[in-house]
Amino acid sequence: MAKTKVAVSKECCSSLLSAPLAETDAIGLAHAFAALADPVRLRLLSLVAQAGEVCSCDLERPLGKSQPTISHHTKALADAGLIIGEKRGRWMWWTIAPDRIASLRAVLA
Amino acid sequence: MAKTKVAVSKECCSSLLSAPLAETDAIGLAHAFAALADPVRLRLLSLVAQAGEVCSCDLERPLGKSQPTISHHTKALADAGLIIGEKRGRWMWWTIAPDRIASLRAVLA
DNA sequence: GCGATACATTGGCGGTTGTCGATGTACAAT
DNA sequence: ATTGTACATCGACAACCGCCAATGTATCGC
Repeated sequence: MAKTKVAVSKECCSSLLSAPLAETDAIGLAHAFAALADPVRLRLLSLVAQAGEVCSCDLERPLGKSQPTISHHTKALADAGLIIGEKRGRWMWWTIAPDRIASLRAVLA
Repeated sequence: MAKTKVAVSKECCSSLLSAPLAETDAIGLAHAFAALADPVRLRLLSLVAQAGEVCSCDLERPLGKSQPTISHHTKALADAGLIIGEKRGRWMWWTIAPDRIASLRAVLA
């Protein structure tokens, strides 16, 4: 606990390469990139982006992982602000967070 | 071992969001993002980018880490292809690999 | 109510990672 | 040759991560 929400804070600095990076910002950015540092989460992100909107039950099959593992990865991506979840009935629907991804992309500018 | 060079292979797919991601590519990309998933390495990358060229000895002080730890992180970034090292005399000089960083940025497009 | 479904959480297991002290290697100056 | 410097490697430790079985929680249909 007490760690899951750190990465969601707004990234202050537009680019790594054009300005010195403060320790605090580095920690937040590291958490965000850590969310991308797993092949299952990258493919999950790709699947969600392709479909526009996907429920968790439709992720187990193509990713070849158990239901708790899928839940673990969706939570990691959601905590990092990369996907957004909305519960409708029994299903959890996931969409990508394009502005968040764009801000990460800007860091590599 | 036998893992350090995996991430250096050329990334095939331009964007995560516009095409389905194959497992093999996901593994390579995950390694690359893992190199960015550490606050010390992000600040190290920022320092190298700012200075254009830095030797390892000038990294210990601003990063506040021991010499073996700096060496560990420079190796991680170099293995991921994000920085390039050149030994001149006793010093190891580091520069960023802009095209490699650009290819990572393109994945988030 | 009851059972079934979709998802979250817990607990535990191996594997990985960040860190530093100690040690090794390469180079340069004297 | 000897000494000092810059960096790499090794060994060990604590912390973290991905994974799954088991269990818990919420929702729907009957």
